[in-house]
Amino acid sequence: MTRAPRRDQLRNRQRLITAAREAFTEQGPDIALEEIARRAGVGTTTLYRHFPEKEGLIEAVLDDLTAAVKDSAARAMEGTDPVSAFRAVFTQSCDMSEQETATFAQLAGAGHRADQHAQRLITSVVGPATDRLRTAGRLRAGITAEDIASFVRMTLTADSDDAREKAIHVMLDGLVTPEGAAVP
Amino acid sequence: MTRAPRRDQLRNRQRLITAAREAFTEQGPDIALEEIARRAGVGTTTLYRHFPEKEGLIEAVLDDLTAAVKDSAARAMEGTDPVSAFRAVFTQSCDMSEQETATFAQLAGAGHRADQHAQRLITSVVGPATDRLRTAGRLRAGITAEDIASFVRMTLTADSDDAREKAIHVMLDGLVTPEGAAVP
DNA sequence: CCAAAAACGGTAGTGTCATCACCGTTTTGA
DNA sequence: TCAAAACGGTGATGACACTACCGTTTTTGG
Repeated sequence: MTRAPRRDQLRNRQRLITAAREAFTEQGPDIALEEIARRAGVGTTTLYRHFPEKEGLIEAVLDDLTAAVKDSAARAMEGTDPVSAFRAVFTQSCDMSEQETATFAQLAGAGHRADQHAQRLITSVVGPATDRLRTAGRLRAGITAEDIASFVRMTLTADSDDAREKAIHVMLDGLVTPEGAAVP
Repeated sequence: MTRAPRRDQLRNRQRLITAAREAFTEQGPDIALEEIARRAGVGTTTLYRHFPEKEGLIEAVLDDLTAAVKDSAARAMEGTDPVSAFRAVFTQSCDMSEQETATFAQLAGAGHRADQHAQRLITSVVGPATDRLRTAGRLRAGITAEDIASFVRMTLTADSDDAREKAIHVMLDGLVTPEGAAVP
């Protein structure tokens, strides 16, 4: 029988994630953990108790950044045809708010573990829409949900919003096959 | 009137770049500079004399990695139609040998300066083929050489060769317009 | 309300790394 | 040959991630 987690623990964890998210956004992933603890108003010891490795904190921030997109993706799935749903989910996944995109890309590139974690997160976001598009016979042959996730992550590394926008259009055009095409 | 650069200087510089390239490939960009100097058979002081900042060494390795691709791209431009030339250059740029790709991607993500440098390098590789494709009226509207470079760099961050391969095909399909299409 | 459990937070320390500062020694171009 | 230019070893500095203690505060279950 394990006790319920203490409130201050939960509160501090959330404060740390929020502070880290802001800190990463402003200064990039190389910001010192001590600074993050200060911003969160907790001691460094507490930070390390919650996240024994920096990578863990990065993953938590990645989760946090993804949560909003995940919700809007789920909403975009309701009551629309597979093609529109897919286009919406794909676009929204690539187009988190400007700063979030940069933060996500920076963090996703900050170590193998974070990288794979980001991949899993995005896959969970775009997976359903992708499967539905495939079932409808409108997905380009040989493309998996993991591929789509990989594509989304690629667009996040674009060096400008402009380039990302264009990449999204190019990829969408290549991914959604015209109605009535052959399905292997 | 400046003297000609000394031979040992040039030799050591090349040794450092080669050693760094190998070291980065094996261990990633976080490898210690001392280790790179050891591999190159020079003192750390010499390393710092040539590259006062690690970022500078990374840029030099990036140059080194790009050189080969640049040559083969130039060769691919000769005596072919614009469409084939573009496809070849684009594919080759994305498809440096497996390890090189990983190294390039890692280094390109290792700091703003290196990032921008990589962008410039790739632009110089794909620029001519892109311009030629546009002149032939077969490039998707609104796409610049910088966009293409950005796309290439995106594909380098794919998490698998498989995903990269697919991304290349998807993008090529979206970038090269069918013969006789309208050109804005 | 009241302990015991669980968290907290400050301080000091370790190991790694980039980068600098000297400085005597070797190499090289003119 | 010889001075300029490079070299390379050594020690120092400052960040930073991460650890180890340990006394103090908060919280929870009874």
